[in-house]
Amino acid sequence: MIRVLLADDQHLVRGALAALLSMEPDIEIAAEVGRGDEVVDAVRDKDVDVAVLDIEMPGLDGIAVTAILREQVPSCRVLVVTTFGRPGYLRRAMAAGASGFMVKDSPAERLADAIRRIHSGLRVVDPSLAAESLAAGDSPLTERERDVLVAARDGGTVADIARMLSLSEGTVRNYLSAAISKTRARTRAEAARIATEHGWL
Amino acid sequence: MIRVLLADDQHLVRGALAALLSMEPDIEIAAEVGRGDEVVDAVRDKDVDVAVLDIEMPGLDGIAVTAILREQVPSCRVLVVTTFGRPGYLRRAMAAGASGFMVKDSPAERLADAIRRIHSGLRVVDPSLAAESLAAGDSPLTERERDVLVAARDGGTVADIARMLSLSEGTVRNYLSAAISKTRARTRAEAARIATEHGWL
DNA sequence: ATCCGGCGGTGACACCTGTCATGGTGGAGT
DNA sequence: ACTCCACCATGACAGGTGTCACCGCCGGAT
Repeated sequence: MIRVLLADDQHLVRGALAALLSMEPDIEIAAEVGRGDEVVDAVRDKDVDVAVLDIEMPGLDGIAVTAILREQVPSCRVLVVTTFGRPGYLRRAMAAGASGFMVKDSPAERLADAIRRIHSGLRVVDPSLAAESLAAGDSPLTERERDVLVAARDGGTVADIARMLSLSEGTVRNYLSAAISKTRARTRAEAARIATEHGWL
Repeated sequence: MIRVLLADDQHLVRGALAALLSMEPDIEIAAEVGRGDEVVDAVRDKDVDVAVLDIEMPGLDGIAVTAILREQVPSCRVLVVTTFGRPGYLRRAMAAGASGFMVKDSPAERLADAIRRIHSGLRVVDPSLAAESLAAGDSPLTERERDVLVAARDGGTVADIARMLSLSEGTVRNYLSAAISKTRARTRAEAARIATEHGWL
């Protein structure tokens, strides 16, 4: 029996995935959690073989959880399942040590299959997404440029961002300018949108 | 047997919900679709009792589908199940004729129950969300203000928006100013964010 | 008949933004 | 040591943005 943990903040989706997987004879739901920071303890307590993690979660995001899990419980393999097929997500998930990456609009039958492959030591990656990830390339943004874009995402003014990051307004404008240029956008809002869509934030 | 249709653009989630519901003895999955514009035909063909609709879907959004369904197949009741608990979504869904409204992080056990209640003619609404919906009030935006905010969402300049809507730049600035004022924001980006969070777009 | 509100527009003004030049610091690599 | 680059900052400038006053048109309500 493959012992699986499900981590997804949407209770209904989590329960539905549990129902889907419980129909497989060789898979057993060992644990279900709704927050990223509950995963590691649950994996240890329940002796989990494969952890199925969403990325968008309260507490800790799935990628951070993956990194911690690889370090502290290396026997447990990780499958990241996410709503958004952002190229950067795939890259970061694999870099953090995930064994597989799926988007939520892939066929339902494939989930159990992916879990079996991962459990047997293989890697599972959505092929079309892998191609897109290679084409899109890595994030061109520096850490600070990323910070500024994140702070700009919810629509504050330069002064707000400067206060938020304890920077001078001129510096913020410079970082924004650099980020706009690197994303080939024309406004900060467009830059934030493009960076988000690429999974760079 | 209650004949149910599932409409959700995420294949994996749709399949998982089907698995969840197929465990209920009195519920039968009559159809599954991944696009809004496939719902009405499927409901007619498969003689569906209750349609479970996501809001965010390609083709037609769930609220528009609800309205069409009420008009063309009044015997079929509608349960809207969505990721985002936007107050405006609830209001618009109910106005369009939905019998129920659930967010995807409510407990999984409640879904089958909601379907049964709806099938027996009752209405099902998340209580906490209903309160929030009343508190938030209806959208204060006029149709044009809404259009301009939608066009402004992806970060274009005033000139872009004006071109997109065939308006003068001055007019666009006036609508933006009105929208910013009504949403109590300070920039167009903030206004777009606030309006989106309220489900006004 | 009158009023009201949404729609579309013009023009002006203060202010914010995006860009560029320029400068300094400190860490990483050769 | 030297180069390179990320980081932080200042100042200046053109152009974009948000606000306001004011205009007309139209359709619906009183």
